[in-house]
Amino acid sequence: MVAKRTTLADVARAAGLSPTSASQILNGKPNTRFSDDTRKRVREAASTLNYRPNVGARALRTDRSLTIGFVSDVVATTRFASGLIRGAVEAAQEVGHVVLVVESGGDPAREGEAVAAVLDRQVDGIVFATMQARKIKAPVVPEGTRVVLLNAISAETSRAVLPDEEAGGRSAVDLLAQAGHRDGIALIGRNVLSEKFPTRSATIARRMQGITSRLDEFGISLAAEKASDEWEPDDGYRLTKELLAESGDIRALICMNDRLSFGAYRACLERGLTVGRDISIVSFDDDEIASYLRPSLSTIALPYQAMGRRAISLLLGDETEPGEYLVPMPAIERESILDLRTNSGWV
Amino acid sequence: MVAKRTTLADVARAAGLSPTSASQILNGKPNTRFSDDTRKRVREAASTLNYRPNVGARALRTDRSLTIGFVSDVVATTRFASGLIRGAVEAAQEVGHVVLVVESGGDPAREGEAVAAVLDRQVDGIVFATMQARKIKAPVVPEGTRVVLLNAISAETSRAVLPDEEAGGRSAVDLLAQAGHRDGIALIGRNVLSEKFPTRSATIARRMQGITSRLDEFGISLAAEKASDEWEPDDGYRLTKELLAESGDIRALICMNDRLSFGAYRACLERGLTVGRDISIVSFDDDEIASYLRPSLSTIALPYQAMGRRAISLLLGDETEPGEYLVPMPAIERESILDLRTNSGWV
DNA sequence: CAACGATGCTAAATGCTTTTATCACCGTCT
DNA sequence: AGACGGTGATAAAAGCATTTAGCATCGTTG
Repeated sequence: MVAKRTTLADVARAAGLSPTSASQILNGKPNTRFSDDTRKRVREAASTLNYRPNVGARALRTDRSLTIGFVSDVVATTRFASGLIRGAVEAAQEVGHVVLVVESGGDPAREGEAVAAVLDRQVDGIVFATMQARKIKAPVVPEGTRVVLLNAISAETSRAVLPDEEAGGRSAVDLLAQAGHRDGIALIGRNVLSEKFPTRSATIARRMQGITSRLDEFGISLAAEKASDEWEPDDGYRLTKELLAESGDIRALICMNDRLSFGAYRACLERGLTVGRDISIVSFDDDEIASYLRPSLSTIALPYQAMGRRAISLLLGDETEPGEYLVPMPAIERESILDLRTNSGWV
Repeated sequence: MVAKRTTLADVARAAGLSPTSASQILNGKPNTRFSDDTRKRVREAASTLNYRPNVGARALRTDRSLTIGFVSDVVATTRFASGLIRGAVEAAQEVGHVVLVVESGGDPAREGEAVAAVLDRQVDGIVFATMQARKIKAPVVPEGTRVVLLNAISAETSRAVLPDEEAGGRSAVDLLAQAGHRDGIALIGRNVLSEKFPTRSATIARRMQGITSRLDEFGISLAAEKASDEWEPDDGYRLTKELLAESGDIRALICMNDRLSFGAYRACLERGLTVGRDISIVSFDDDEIASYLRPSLSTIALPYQAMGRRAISLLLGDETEPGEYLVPMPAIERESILDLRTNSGWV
């Protein structure tokens, strides 16, 4: 025989009261008058019986389910962007909420289905996340539904959480400049397509913008630039290899992401160049591999977890201003940058 | 003015019927008698009004919420094991369910809270996942709650989904044997602690067992063995470096995971050994880095996604036999193994 | 023609909680 | 004595869907 869950009625009975009273007391309803003794009795009954309200029943009445829908396109559960979910789950739990995770596979039909599925469960709000920060058509939801875009932007007015890529781009340059780099700086992975089309990436253009404007401020001009629309390790290898063959005195590389850097390490090595001593590398993302490489890779992190948290605080908080909410990209200083002034590089 | 959701009553009204009838028709209740015309009218009304049942209200009556609780210890949302969630979410959605993701941080108190939180939402069952396949004290849940352990085992009788590590261990050896390796095989990362204590790892001993028994069957004895309780890249580097310095003719490495392999690559390189030509490496996990390495790493994959799927099919299906449900570990053949018979290695 | 069995449908209860409106009682004031 | 205000509580409805038990109506059968 399965023990049934304690209900509010059980508590009321145990305390010799009506469910109404029990409800009002447990919820701390203002403007009610109960004797201290009564209040105490109810609370004690609730605690001994281990009462927990049925969230579904409550939601039926109050329209608040303490539940948030997290709907992502392809792969927010992918290792790349799983920090988004992680941050959201953590932040939600801290304020007594719970997260319903749904994936649409990027397919608009399934997206509609996903949205409906969470709405059916009376969620208090929906976070729409994409893995590649992209411009999306915000899914249609009933008027009045709270929505936050995570790692995505849309044409419709709404709130969107994004990494502060422009500042991140500037930070990357700062890391190099701080270490005394002024000449012989090359850029690996300039991405013309993505810079043009926000449906591919909402952020790459800004990263680029941050880099170039900061370089300008320092009066630095790039010694070389290698373009690529793909950013896999092999691309980094190929581009860096070409670069080192063509250009004379390259002292530092700005790689557009860590996977490119991974390939760049190999190309440098083959050429007899030790990263962190003969050549500096700064990069973006703080991917898993960044800490595995030797020397470990200095990189501007994509703050996925913080972004996930921010999306929740935005969804549940009272900042209702539509627009972009930027999350800083921390500079992770490791060992891949040679300090030209002290000349203390990697050993 | 916010448009209210369509309710069953709305549908009934539109079809000129009672909610009772509408419910029975839409749910295809057997042993009811309605005219074809009536059925049609209800279905049409439901579809034009875009009716979707309120899952909470329904759960109140039926105790089925089409929702599954996924509670994990520290980090099932971590990139390492995020495949577990991904598989679960996918499989759940395919059968019309949705997944509630909660984390306990490994703290027993928070674990209780996490379980309660999903129970409050009347989930149809709970998946308990851990990142490191470990032996755990299965959390207490009310009798009658369906539970599946994912990547974990416990003393209590219940169902547990695990990777088939023993077969995986055998596969690793097979990959080497197939390529003609018989001598000069070394093992990197033997883990004495974890083999002894299932609270640290439920699976490492089995992986080891698979490796040794298969080696035995081939009559192969290990040329060397390096132990370590940590399996990070630096450990792989250090162990391999030592190994190569000490032992004479090492032709193949079995690394206990891909991060060790990563370090091993570096050690080989430094020693002037080209992986896939001068020395073979086989490994475990199929981590992100396995495909980035050059030559790419042949490895026995941890089938996280398939395991997540399996947990759901177990939770919702009717295999109620307690015990372990093993998921095969696919051998991912890449380029890190030299075929001694054709001598066609990596170029 | 009365009884009966199909046929087609519905009222009301149920699940659990919150909310609104109201009630009984007591003491005090005029 | 009657009105009044305060105190401490509750009945009933509402929120949405499902389930149980039963009600009309109609054609058939003996």
